[in-house]
Amino acid sequence: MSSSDSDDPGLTTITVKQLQTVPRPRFTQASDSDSDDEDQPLAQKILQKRKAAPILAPAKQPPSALASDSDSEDDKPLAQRSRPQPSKAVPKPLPARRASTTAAVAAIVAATSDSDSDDDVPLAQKVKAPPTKRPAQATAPKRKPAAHNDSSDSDSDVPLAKKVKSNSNTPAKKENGRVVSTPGKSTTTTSKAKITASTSKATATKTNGKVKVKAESKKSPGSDEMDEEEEGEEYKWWLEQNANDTIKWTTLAHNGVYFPPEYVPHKIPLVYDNKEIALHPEAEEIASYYAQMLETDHAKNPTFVRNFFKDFRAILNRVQPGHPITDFDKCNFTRMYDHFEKLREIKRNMSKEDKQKLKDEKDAIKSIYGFATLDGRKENLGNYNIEPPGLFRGRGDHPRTGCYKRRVRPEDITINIGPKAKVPPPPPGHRWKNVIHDNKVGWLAMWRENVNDQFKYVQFGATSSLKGQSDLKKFEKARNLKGCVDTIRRDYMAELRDKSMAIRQRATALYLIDKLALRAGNEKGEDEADTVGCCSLRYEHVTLQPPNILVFDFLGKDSVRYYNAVPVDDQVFKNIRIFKKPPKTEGEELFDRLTTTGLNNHLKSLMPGLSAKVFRTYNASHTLQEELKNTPANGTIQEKILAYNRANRRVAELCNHQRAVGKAFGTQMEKLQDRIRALKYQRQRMALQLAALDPKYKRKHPAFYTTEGGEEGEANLSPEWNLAHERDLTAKERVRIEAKFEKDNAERKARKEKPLGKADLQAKLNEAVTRKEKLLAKDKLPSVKEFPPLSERSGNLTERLASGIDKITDRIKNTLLQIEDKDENKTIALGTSKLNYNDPRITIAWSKKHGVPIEKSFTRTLRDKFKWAMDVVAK
DNA sequence: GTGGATGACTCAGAAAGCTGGTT
DNA sequence: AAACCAGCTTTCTGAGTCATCCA
Repeated sequence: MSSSDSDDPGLTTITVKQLQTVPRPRFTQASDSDSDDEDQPLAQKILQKRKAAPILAPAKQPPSALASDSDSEDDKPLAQRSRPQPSKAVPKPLPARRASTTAAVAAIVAATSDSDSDDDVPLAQKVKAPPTKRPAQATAPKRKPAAHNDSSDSDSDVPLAKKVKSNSNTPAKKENGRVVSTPGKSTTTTSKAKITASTSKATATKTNGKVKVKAESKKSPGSDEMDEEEEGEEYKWWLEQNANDTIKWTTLAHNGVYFPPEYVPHKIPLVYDNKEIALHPEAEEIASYYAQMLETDHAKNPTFVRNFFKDFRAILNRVQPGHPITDFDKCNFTRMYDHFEKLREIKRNMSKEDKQKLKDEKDAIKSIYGFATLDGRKENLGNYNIEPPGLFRGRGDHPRTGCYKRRVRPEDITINIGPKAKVPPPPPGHRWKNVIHDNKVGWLAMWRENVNDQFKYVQFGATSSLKGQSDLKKFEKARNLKGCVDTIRRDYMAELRDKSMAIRQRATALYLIDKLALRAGNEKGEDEADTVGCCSLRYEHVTLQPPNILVFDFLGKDSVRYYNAVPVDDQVFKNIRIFKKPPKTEGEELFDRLTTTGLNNHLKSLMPGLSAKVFRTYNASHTLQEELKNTPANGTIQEKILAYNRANRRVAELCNHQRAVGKAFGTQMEKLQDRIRALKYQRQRMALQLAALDPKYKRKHPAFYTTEGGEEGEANLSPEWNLAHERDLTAKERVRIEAKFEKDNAERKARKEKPLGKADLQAKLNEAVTRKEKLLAKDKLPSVKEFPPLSERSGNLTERLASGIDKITDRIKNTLLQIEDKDENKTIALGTSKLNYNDPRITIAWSKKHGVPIEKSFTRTLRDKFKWAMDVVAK
């Protein structure tokens, strides 16, 4: 790697505009002074140690796939062993049917009869209709709130925490310094004053940008209208200097949010104690949510069932007093399940036209609700659909999993919009909870979900300038960290021996965050799943393995297991031993003197804007960059992509990004293995044939003639398998011949010709399969001469066979590689790191350098999201 | 200055949906 | 050539992080 500068697009601290003159990374300069591999980021080192063999081996030989994996582990030092099956602690739910989908299908099925009537209405209009059309919604909502909160029946639409605030009837008031106007009035005098003040400030900074592309100047700056469609020049926000990022917008207009369709009762009874019980629609709805999940792991989770049943009963008690349902085990949901299964089936088998229609409708909805106008530019939103009701699918052993997640109504929703923009009308008969004009936040609508009282937002999408800016900021911060990480590391290494326990803990935690890319680890409540990050690690999560190995085993975010045995600095090892000293015991915090706030406050003093998560971004991006240096400069595109994916995988491993092993993984793998066997069998037959023609060949390629040649040779071929395979081939051949015969005859019939008789078919079969079949019936393989893979007529048979064998050998190699790749990817999810941690500029620069089209590494959406990076690297 | 509550945003894996190659 | 399916992409929403406010 000679061209040092171009190798380093991602992690050097520079401003965007200076990009052409990339200074040498600071940490490489530092390398002279420091001992051994001090200059390498810790995470990098550990990764190399963990996975040393495959990645760093200079040899270009194809890794001997499966052989290397399991058996050889024992002689590796502990730290190099791959993690033992990092199984998820949580059972994976099977594909679940979603309420909204099936309801939609039901609606379609129901509507098919009268659907013709409004065919001439333009789509967009049709789409707007639903809110108006919904009969149930026009009247005041009858449905009572979440059953899990028994006390909330009375005024349930107001989340408890907010009640005090929102009860006020004053036309406009300040909430936390935020301007608020009551629904109905879109602007108020107070808010106007406030907004204009901030507006002028913001426009001042923006106009400095100057580079701002035409689109902006086309319209009057204050216009909040949504009508202008500017597809022309796009807005390159990254060319502007962005002084103020606390102001998120100066004008903001949007059409509000889209509500899921109302529940359509199906009137299928619940079978309770073998008797049918007709359910009130409200009870039926929640029962249906459960029924649809019957075949998932959720439905087998006791907490889930308990929570669901409690909420189900609460609703029953209210709407259907005197019902007999008391025992979950006597409930039989299968009839409902079957019903939804049927709907799914119908949806699957929908005609192409109907599917298209559905899609068009969805697109039309998106065209209305999927975009907002931000400072005069149309930008797309992330989520504009209000979450449909259902059962809360908490992950891991979330104590509230299975609770009824209530339908969100306009009365729950706060709209945030520009003061001059038209407030989107709530569905008829409804009102928004609130309308505010807060330009310091980026959301357009907000509500609180009833199960955990959490905030939910409608926000701009990942491709928007707003998100793009903060993305760029994030990666710039990681670059900044690169500039001072050496100092920070020296600091915390020294502090590992500090007299103060608090400082010692802080340094130790920071060491782990830096080295292992752990998350910060905030405290969590009783009513959440028990998962931890660095600061919240407990006694039992780390065990000591002298002399210096720490074994981590805990559930992290999303209850994903983190298991890792790592050699650490001696002082770190000592410290952990101290932190675990009795009387401390299981259940107690390892870092009892440390909080994430404390840690982050300290980090702020080391570098502006620094927080724990920045280390994760930095180490991930840096790992990517380093691993990409293993790209074979003269390799094919395919090989380079492989190298890229491998680097990507290293990052995912570092960050412990996991995924569930697919249901079909085992069978898919077996299929691939079979494919290899079939190829090897074919190769062996050809080799035998060739040996008969050219005895020298056998001496040159002994591996093809034995079952003991390892992966290269014909290992894992057995007489039994060969026989079964040959039978399979023969049976397929027979079917093929018979099918062709039928087809030919059908054609003849169509042409009014005389069809061929049975004798013709028999003759064909005799020629191709009958003899083989007879042999196989006697457990004998057909002799090689009866397996001529190549026509004798076409040239020199010896040569043809030899080249045919070579081709098969290549295919075997490729399949082997495919297996290896698949196996390595079994539990690793690459997407998250690509989307959130890898500085896109690294990938883009790599693409350019190696002549790999960017489409190979970035999908359409990724390219959209990272437009800023593509533009910047291009220069 | 500490510690808890609040709020807004990023990050996360599962599931749905799509696509393109195979049979 | 329709049906299938595996792998990839997108959508969905739950689960984190972290700044800020306030007592």
